[in-house]
Amino acid sequence: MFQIQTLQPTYLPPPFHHQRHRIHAASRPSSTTLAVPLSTSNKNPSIQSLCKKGQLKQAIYLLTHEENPIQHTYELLIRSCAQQKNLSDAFTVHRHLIDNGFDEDPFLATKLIDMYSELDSIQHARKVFDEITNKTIYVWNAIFRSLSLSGYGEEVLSLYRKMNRIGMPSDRFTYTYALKACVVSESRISLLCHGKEIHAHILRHGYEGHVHVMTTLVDMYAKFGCVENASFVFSSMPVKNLVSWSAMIACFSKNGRPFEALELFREMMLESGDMLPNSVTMVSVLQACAAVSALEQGKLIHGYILRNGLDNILPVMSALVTMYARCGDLDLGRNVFNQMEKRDIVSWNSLISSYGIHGLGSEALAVFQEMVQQGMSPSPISFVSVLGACSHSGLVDEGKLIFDSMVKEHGIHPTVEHYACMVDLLGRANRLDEAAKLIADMRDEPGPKVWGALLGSCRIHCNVELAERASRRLFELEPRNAGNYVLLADIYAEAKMWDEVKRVKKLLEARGLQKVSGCSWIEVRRKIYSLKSTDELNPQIEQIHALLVNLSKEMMEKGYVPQTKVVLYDLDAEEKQRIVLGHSEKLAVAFGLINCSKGETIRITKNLRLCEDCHSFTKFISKFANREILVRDINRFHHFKDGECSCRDYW
DNA sequence: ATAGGGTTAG
Repeated sequence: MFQIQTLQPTYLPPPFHHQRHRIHAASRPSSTTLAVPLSTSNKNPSIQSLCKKGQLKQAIYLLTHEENPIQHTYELLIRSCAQQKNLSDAFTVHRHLIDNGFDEDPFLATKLIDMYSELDSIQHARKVFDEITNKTIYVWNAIFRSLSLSGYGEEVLSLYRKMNRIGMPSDRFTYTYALKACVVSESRISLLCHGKEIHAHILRHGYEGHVHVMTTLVDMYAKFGCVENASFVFSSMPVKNLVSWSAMIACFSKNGRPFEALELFREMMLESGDMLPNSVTMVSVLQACAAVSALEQGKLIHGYILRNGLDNILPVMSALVTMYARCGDLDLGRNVFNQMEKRDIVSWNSLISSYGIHGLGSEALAVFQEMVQQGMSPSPISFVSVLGACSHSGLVDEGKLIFDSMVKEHGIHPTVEHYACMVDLLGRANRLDEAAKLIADMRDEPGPKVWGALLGSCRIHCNVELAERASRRLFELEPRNAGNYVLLADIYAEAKMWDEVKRVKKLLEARGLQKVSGCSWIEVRRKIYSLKSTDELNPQIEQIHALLVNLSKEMMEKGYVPQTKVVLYDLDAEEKQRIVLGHSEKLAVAFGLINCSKGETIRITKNLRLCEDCHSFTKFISKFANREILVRDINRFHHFKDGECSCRDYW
């Protein structure tokens, strides 16, 4: 897997004109240095100044005429080669250094390792490391750093074990690099157990108070999704700084726990007045606001960003665009995008997917075209965004054209994720056979995302046969994802195959899994209220239920028919009606009607896909109560107005 | 003697 290559002969520098004796730097007679004091002091500054000016070739020319190059000269040249990204010059300097007896200089070895690493030539870095006998801790750490940056996590860990075996003590840097190595590995096996082992070493050697080491540890657990471990380490830290807090906030944000991210941010602002959040902190906080649709909180953060001059930082601005769009305010997101002085691919992708989740497929396509016209090369994520947008708006032919253009026009090979988008696009449009054929024709192994997209489409169009095929694969690939079992049970329930429903439910129980319960939430005056169908905590719950019962009665007179096929129990019609009326989204609608002022759009977010009954119920309400209602489900937005929904019943 | 580290957008 990891191979060390020797120097490529084509890159080898030509032989030197003046072959010199190999003299060890330390054993060089001092008289030699004294004999040419002028030449040394004249030439060294000039090599130095040439390096500074970026005139590497001239500097190397001077080097070949240099009588007594010193360590510092090589240091400057090495740095210059790295900056100029010039590998063949790097070889020249390296060779020269060896010929002058500096090949056992550990200081220069670390510099060489760093240089080769920056030149994307990890094999040569490794060769320097292997060949130096005097491996100081700096040399070890340098190769760890380089290997980690190139993604060779396992190689780092194997060297780390070797280092421990030979009794070379680690220092604080070793620990941070070794921890990083656990999360950068390209192989699919989890190196979490190694991370835990290093955690133990850190404690054993008394680094539990070291803020850098401990923050890296928090981040290591965060990257593995071990939120509890990360949180435990974080709270055990005697000293925390802004980076530690930011790492923990990012941990909550990235692992689907946005409320805790926001809570920790609040705590940070309260506890430590001297710590001012920076752009990195802001990005994680904005993601959390986006996840929970905390529009008002997001606006406050936006204000902070403007006041503190963070509004020229691209990651912050892209996160703002996404935050506004995901909080339901596409226009504010567009404004932020328009005001950006510079845009990178991520900014464009943010805008494209913003249009996508609002169901504005043609607009997303237009932005994509505009971006390409401006000379910006689309990234793989651009295609995920634009294909997703096509999917939500049913733009099947447009999506297929884009998919074909990936390789043909942009040289980007579709990944499993892109196939998942296409399966979703075709499947939603009830072209399930085409979707199945696309999967069959895939060169890579279709992963859970692809089969999941197919199963989701089978749910929409109630295709039992294909659903069974998809779920069989899914149960193998991700046996612990409860959502797949529920989808299959839904499909059986709709087909009234009650025995099969029972069988799937038993399977779910046998594996110790639970259906994710529906939850909806709504922001009222900067506070977020979440509602669950089983929730008796809301003080207004009786008022809410009463309102819903009345509304449904009145609406049924006007033609609303409860869609009870989503209920997974074989119950009588009335019981089923009672169950669907308790869905969390309807509770949130009622809560919004009670607590939001007239004319204000009611904005609701929920953790699952909108069920058909809630969809038709909310359409009715929007007309009946003359209210605009904006609902974000797990996939997209539904904008209800005058009895219609922006998704045109295609979701 | 010298040198090096942790959090970030779709």
